[in-house]
Amino acid sequence: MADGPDIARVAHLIADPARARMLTALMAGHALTAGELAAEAGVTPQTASGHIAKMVAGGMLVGAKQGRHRYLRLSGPDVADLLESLMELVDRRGPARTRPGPAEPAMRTARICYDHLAGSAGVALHDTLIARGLLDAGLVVTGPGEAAFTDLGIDLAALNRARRPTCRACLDWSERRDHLAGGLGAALFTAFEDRGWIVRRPGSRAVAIAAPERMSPWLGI
Amino acid sequence: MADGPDIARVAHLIADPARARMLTALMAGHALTAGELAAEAGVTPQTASGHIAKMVAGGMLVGAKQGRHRYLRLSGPDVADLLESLMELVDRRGPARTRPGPAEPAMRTARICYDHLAGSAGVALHDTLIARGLLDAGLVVTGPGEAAFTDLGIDLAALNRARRPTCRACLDWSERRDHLAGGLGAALFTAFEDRGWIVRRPGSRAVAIAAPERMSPWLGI
DNA sequence: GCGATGCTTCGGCGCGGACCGAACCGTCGT
DNA sequence: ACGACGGTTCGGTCCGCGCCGAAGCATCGC
Repeated sequence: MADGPDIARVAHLIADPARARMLTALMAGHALTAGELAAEAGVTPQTASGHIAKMVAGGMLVGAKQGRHRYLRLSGPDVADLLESLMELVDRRGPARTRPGPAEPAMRTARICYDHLAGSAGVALHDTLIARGLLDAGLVVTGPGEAAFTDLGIDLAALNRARRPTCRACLDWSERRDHLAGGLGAALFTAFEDRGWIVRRPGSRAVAIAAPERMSPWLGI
Repeated sequence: MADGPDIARVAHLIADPARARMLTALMAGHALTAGELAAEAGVTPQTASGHIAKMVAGGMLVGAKQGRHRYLRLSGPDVADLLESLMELVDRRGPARTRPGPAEPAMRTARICYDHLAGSAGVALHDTLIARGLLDAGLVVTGPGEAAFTDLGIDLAALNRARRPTCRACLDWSERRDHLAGGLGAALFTAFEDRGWIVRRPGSRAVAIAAPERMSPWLGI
């Protein structure tokens, strides 16, 4: 038999507080060095090194050596999805969970979820795309949508060829409503970021709207 | 700070092999007694009792006392979703994973994933619903779909009012293609089961097609 | 009432693993 | 060449927790 324990092995990798802190830090989508991960987790570099080795062996992290640094990132969107589901479940059922509330208002308005926009801005983007008819109710790209996304420099054909679904709804952690994930979600995020319309706050998953007048047609505000 | 360790707490519940076996057993959608879970996990009743207490406290399981038995089930579809994501990730990246192969052929053709149909039959259902135009490509119920589902005694309005998404694509574990989850996926499964067209194999997640001639319009075979 | 059955609590054993200090290896700067 | 710095490996300590045997409560059947 033994059909089970593999999922336990993966869960075990997330089950340690230090490793969990590293993984949530990597949810910001940036690669981090081993030392930064150690600081993020609040452990010494030796300890962090052991944790990292385990997560790489388990296929959750991939590392790239660059000079004397070693940059690490989540191995793919599926890992990020798993972590997001976990956060969602914790948020809904967590017993003594400290409500995010206004504690981190920046995280409520706009945050990055691995590689796409989340928070209330993410929900606004999702709703506006549908309201403007760029996506239909089932998150399928429409004719006008095709034109608008191509105009942003997004290669829809390439997205459709990829294994990753182009459009995926992702239930938002703070807003408890859908926002847009998937390949298109990621492509839109990088398009906005490349143009400087939104910028990441360093050392956090929060995102700032740098050019509200340019973003307004996309967020409906 | 301390933003992390909550997800570690939940992951820790899945990280133990015995608990993981219990959870996968409950993925069949049936409530099981504490003793059955102990047998499924391969541990003594006392040990199982401790595990169960932890998982109930953690909000993953809910229990209902009935006479001298205690029936336990997953606390909701979100827990099942989390477990399914975990299995998917394990399957894709798992190192020494024993391929399911023809070992359990019944599990390949039709199996239940918490409360809806999966396996190749689940994929066939998904594809046929779209091919017959009951769902569009974005998994939105069409006019003909509304009629057909209502004909099966499914209350679409109620599904749409529910918090749970009506249609959700779930990447299949064995087929690696989408099948239909969400409220409609669950409703279709119970409709087919109530009519006796499909039956669950006792003690397994496998499902048998009892009335192929009735299921054929739904599976396209 | 009685014993049988299902489940839980308690106590104690033993393994796994998280952690750090110290030492070691590579790479970058000067 | 040398030292500084990032990262890893090695040993040893210690706590957590998974496990079971035995005993304690409930509920069912007779």
